[in-house]
Amino acid sequence: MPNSTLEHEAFARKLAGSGLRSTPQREVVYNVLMQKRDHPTAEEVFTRVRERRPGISLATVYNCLETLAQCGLVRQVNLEREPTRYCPNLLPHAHFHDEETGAILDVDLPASLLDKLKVVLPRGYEASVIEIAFRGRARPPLSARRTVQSA
Amino acid sequence: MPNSTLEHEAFARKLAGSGLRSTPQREVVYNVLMQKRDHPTAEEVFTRVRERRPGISLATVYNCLETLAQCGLVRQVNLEREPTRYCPNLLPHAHFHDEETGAILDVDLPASLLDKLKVVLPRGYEASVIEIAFRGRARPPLSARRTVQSA
DNA sequence: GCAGCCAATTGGAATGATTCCGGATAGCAA
DNA sequence: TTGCTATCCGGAATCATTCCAATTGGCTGC
Repeated sequence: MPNSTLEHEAFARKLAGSGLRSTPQREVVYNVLMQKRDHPTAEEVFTRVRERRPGISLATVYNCLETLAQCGLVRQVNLEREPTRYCPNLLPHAHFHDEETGAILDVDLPASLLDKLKVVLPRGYEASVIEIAFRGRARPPLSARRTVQSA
Repeated sequence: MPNSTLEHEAFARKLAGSGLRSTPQREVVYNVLMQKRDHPTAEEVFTRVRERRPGISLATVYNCLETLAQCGLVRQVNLEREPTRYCPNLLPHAHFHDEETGAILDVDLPASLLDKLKVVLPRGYEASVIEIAFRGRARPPLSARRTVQSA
């Protein structure tokens, strides 16, 4: 099962790789992100985490998210001027931002496309990160709709 | 000469096209952006504009920038969590963000590449805007360097 | 040319996401 | 245990940006 939640062990190892500790708070924050991968904001993560760990503070949630981003377990997603969102999908992907609903969709990027992208950079410019965001409307085909149409 | 500053006339016409007026403040803000196309922040635009128009307020600069973005004369550029920057380059292009210097470089995007990008979207998703940002280091080849190397 | 009207401008206050700070805790090491 | 450092915490501070209410400016029709 790809992209499944890391075991405690693997989680701790990943953090240790950056000289960081695994803590209950960090683990809960990570699990919350993995459970509902809808690109929540820090505030949203906070309310979800509090259900499992009522004592946790917002500052800690920010710290944990920052820490997880540092060691590469999650990705920060900045769209427009909106609050930062968090994404545990580590595969190379772009984001589609639905202007109507605000929903964010991960869009897989083939390696071939990434290669073509790097080529547009002038000589001497080397990118360690490429961020791609689409903005527009989603008009899913009928076959993909789950909602019942009014008769 | 492509991309040259618009004449008052053309400037006013472009604004009028969105039902907006040309005002001295808007014109100065626009001219400042055209004169030094280094992706300044609103605050930077403010200090530059004040040299020509000491009375202008920061609120007005924000308003003007917003207005110019609305009618398509400039583009807002959001990188990471930094303050919004403004760019009068209307051709389709990406941005390269130098991690060391903070400098931002416009990178032209061939239409063919944009076509390939749109293809990665699932059926029913239509993007009106595609934003691409590279982050990394610039290591210009010697032949392109202007600074004198120490002997 | 003048009254009326709406857009634009302005300074200052408010907002809101995020960071900072100083002290309390907790887990590991000796 | 004692100490040491990383982590956590609540609250204050930051800072880009937006909001607001009041003024100004520029047309439109008379």
